[in-house]
Amino acid sequence: MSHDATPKMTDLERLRHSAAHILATAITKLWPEAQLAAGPPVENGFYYDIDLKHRITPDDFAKIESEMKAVTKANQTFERIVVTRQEAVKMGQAGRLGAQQDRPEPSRYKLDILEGIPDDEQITLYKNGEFIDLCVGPHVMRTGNVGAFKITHVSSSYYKGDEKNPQLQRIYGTAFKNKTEMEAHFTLLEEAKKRDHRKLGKELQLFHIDDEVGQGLILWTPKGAIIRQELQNFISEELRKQGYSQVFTPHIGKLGLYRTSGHFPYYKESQYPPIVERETLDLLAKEGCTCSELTNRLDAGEINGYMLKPMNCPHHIKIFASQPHSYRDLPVRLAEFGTVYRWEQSGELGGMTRVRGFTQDDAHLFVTEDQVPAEVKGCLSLVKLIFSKLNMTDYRVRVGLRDPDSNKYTGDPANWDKAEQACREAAASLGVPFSEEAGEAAFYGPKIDFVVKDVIGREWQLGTVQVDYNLPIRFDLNYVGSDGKQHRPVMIHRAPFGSMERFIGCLIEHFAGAFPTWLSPEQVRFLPVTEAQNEYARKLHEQCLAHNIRSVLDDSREKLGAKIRLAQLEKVPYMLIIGEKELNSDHVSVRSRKLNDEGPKPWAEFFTRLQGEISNRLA
RNA sequence: GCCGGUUUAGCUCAGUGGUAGAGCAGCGGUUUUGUAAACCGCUGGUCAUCGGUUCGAAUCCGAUAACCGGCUCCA
Repeated sequence: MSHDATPKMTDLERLRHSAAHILATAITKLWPEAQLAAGPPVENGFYYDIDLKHRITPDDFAKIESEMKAVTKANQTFERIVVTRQEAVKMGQAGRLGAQQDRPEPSRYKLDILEGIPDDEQITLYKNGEFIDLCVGPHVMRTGNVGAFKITHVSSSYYKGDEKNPQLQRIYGTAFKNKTEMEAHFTLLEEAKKRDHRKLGKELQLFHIDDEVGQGLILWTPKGAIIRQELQNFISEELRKQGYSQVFTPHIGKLGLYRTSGHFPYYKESQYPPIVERETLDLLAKEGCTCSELTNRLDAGEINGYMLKPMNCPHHIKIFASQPHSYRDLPVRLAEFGTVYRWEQSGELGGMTRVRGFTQDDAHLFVTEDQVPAEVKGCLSLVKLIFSKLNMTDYRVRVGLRDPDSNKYTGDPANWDKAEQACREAAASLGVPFSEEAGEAAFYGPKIDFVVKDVIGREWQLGTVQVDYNLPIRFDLNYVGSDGKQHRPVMIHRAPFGSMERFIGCLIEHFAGAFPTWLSPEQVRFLPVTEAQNEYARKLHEQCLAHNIRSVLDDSREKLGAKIRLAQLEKVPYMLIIGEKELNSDHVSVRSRKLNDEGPKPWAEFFTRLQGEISNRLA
């Protein structure tokens, strides 16, 4: 029995998938020897993976596009052809799949894809002009239905996403019903790029990355540091309310600690190599250890040293384990803004969202088995509270479960089942949509992640809550139960922001650099109209400083328009203009970043409003 | 790490083999100014780094680094 497996697609996806075929048609006209792999629609367009000796560069785009233009102009029909497996294989061997005609080389990727199609599924080809491709569809009726398209960029990819497979060229494009819609899309992209945290971070002097310090290592400049500090204050207040205890731990720990936790050697690839003591090195030198031996022995973990900590849990566990616990003590909640270091691949680093050193707003909860559901819920509602305080509503919740086909997970399957169920129920209790995704769990337990998109549509995991039955076993953690016997606690790892770096990177884009007053590096700026008002403005400015309001006095000799422009560009929430009239009436003219000219207000009234806005952390 | 692109003043960017440019910022002066840019002048560069081709290189070639877009990875 065979059944039609045509996937569901939106109209736009269908159009873009067809555009991918038009691209493939153009490519095979220009380079008949090209071997095609796959060409699906994606979020903002489509791509086609091809294997081709000629390196496609942006210089080729115009040529490809004009060839595509010819295809849409010819208004060819997309013809769906059902074939038997034998017929398809025969065509593949003749090089006819993903091609304009028979070729000396077989269509090797198409043949491979064919093998992956289940026996009971229909095999379909799509034909436009002379171009035939193995494809489930669906497509638009005619090539002319693709009204506007553009090749946007080219990059590399691995066949089926596996590093061991051949490297292909991935040609990206976008397509729309018509030109107007495509133009609107590009305008939107331009606008989004203005909010890029890397651009704004530089313009607003929020952070700096310096080659001489190192890739992926963030230097927080004074203005960025204020935002980070304010967020830390905010979260610390919430933690105190919710019964957390603050701890501090060092940035390094002995290699053996990570052997116990299982992070070494499991994650050694993504860690900085150990810091080895001078005496150890001297000893190795006396033994005649060569550099390559040293590397091997470091890799094998035979040489002891100190690791820059890749996570905070082992340190926190040692605090928990430093004294005996009764069930009456639990939950124990240990919180720290802990800085960790991870050796990320150089090609993956970028801005503040993917870095090599970052500070997690971390905490570890040591709880009894019974407390797991309630504590997970508590953690989730904290994350939700923090997100809503910052008006970040555009996130999705992902419940990461184990991949049934993988054996990378540690621990008892029965515990996994319980933990996964607890995560599911907790996520459901949030009252926001969530998706369950197999294979997204941590190796030690399932987790619930809060995921947001950046300005160019990439997803980043921010807040996370993870249930862990594994580390308590590895570290032999215990508490005394009401029965007087030793019991194993369960650990919950959680970080509402994820990391300060990534979170603030996303926050910069979320607010487009215009932070709410409580977070703004500069909250209010006084703009005297002439020098005659400088003294009065200074008095008010100093009153603000005395009340912990971040105020600046612009007593430069610029004209008011110039002062306003500067303050506006620097995204200061409140500009207070003081001229002759204001000076004589104890008023300030308020110009807010949001509403522009709000007119004159009595100083005392505005000051109260400002204080309220800050202390209530209004967004 | 892999593929492709990029790198010129603090910032944004011109400059396709013949003596390094503009605007903004900075500094000095003049202007006392009412809701997004007053005027004049000055300073500022080993053209990412290293090597090569050439009579001559920002420009052509090679290596390295960083950045950008993907891929892979992501505790």
